[in-house]
Amino acid sequence: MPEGPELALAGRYINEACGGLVFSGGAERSAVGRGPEVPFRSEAYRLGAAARGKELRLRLEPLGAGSPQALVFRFGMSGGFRLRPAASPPRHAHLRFLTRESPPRALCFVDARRFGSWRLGDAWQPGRGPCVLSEYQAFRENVLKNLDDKAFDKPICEALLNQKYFNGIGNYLRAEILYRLKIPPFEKARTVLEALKQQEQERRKKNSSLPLSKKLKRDNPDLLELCHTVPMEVVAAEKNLLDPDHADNHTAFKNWLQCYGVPGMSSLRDHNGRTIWFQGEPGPMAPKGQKSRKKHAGPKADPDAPTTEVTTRASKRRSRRAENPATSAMKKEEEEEEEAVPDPPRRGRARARRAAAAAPASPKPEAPVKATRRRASARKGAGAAPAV
DNA sequence: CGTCCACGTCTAC
DNA sequence: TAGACCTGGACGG
Repeated sequence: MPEGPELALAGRYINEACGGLVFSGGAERSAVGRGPEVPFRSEAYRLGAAARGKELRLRLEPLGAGSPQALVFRFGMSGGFRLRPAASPPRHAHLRFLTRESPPRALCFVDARRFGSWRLGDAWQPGRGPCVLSEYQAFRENVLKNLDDKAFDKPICEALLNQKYFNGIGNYLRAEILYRLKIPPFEKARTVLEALKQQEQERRKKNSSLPLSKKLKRDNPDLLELCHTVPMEVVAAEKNLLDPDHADNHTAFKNWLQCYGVPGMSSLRDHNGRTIWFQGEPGPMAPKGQKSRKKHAGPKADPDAPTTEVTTRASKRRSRRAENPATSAMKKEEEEEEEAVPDPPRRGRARARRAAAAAPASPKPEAPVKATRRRASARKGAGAAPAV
């Protein structure tokens, strides 16, 4: 679950779970990890982490002599850290740091899809802006001082994924943030942000003549504030357990979502092919010729008797939550498909069909399948060794 | 069994 | 503005 909050939580997890541990040896890399070998070795060292947006920096600090080493990770779609017994590491562990404990444990960078990576050194990726979580003021100023950037010519929902300005915002956060203000996702970014800037200036004037007690309360948070507070909510909601993949966190997270993937909400593909979830009007810059779909309550989540007819209208998980009283959330139903325009320019449909994918059945999922190694047998499947 | 979908970047017609 | 890069879970036949 890697957007800003998950990176922040990973950093906290590492510091809390590993802060008191002593590590030893080198960093063991899997054959297929998307990152370089780590030129570091120490009989006794500590680990410390810090997150910034969608990056996480790990520092390896020798207790005795030796130079420290820093690494900067990106999680891609599926990356994360786990502290596990070294003898039974998770599948897809691509980098491991071993503790000096008697049965040793390993802090593992785990990443099933391998879109994540790491680099040597402590430099953040140039071009990524300040973190929406940990550098709120700098983040806000960076946006408001650069509204002439063509990045803000785009719809607000697309601008929100631009890590030069919104480092840490990802696909679920953009939906949740826009939903809180009911901003149409395809409203032009600059329009939204100029208005916000204007309000800010008016507010400043007034505030200067107000008692301090009135200044402090932000009762109508603007979009940029929500870019900070909404991800902070996720950090708070998932703070439980020192185990990133325990079920409670997942449940808390699903419960927390108000819009992203929630039954009754609408969705569209944006101009980059990413799904944006929203409620209400899509806004003026919405892609043409696309049907905005509404999510029905899924067949799962329906613990009814086998015989019953469907009727599973009501949204499941968000059963309670007295949200959106005003708007007619989901009224008649039936009017699902909700088209927008005919669709003569019916192109772009293609969802990238995997053509390649040689190796119909590679014996070792983790092995560098590389060349056209076709085997007609060897059904590997699960249970494989983690291949580190 | 198969198809579609996924919390993110990258680079190449 | 399409793919490419990957694995795996959900769901359908």
